[in-house]
Amino acid sequence: MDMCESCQYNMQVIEKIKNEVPDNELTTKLADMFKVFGDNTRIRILWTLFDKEMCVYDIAEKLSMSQSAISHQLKTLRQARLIKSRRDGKNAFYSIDDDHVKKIIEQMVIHIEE
Amino acid sequence: MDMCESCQYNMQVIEKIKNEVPDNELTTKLADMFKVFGDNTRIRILWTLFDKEMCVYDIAEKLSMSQSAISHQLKTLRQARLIKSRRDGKNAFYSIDDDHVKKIIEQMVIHIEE
DNA sequence: AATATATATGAACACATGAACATATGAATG
DNA sequence: CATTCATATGTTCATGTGTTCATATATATT
Repeated sequence: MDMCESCQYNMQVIEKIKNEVPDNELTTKLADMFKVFGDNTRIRILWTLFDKEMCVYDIAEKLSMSQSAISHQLKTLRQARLIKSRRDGKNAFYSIDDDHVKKIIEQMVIHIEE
Repeated sequence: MDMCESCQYNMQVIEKIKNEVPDNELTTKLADMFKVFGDNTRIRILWTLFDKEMCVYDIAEKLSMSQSAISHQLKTLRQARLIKSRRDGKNAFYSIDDDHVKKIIEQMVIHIEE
């Protein structure tokens, strides 16, 4: 059976996932990255940014939260390199920085909904 | 282009992920599930169980941690339905309860390693 | 029944985390 | 350069989390 590009990637990773528990360095990185996704506000911000870039104020309004709370979470997401920002005059526009973000959330949605 | 089964799943989910931020119920469930993966010990336990079931004592020894710490984390993983347990005499054997667990971690490994 | 072994659980503690609030920074505009 | 608007940041506080320690439960063995 032919595999699409995405699944060929998976096969490479499955090789890595065999048998031995990897060193703490990788598992810690993994856990830390999962932690970034492990917050309702951050998930909602990422979802908001799936289809378009947005400025801080608009994200805050859309999610009915304070500008400060959103800004703090944007910082966390940016440090994890999940989103990137660009200044345009007074505004800072944020957008998804990584193609995998959607896939990661997708995979979890699939898990949840079964 | 033909898509494999896994990617057809993804397409269904992408439909869901369009435009609107979903209600808090789904995003909260998502965040809570990510939280379960967001701990180094739990990631290492899951990894340990990828290829075979194991009893509590052996997991603890393999990860060089106390039986109590492992048992507590096993409870968390079991409550999230990521693993299941079976008793055999004095031992409790744990194993992965969900096909998605590996895929979810795979996807994150892919993200980390790029 | 008494004991040994494997696992589970409850309480306590240290630490991490997220939001609110106040304030600072940066950019545009008068 | 003072003001305004948008965003960022530092601090504080309440809450959540993971481990340890002590103890309880469960099963097997004698």
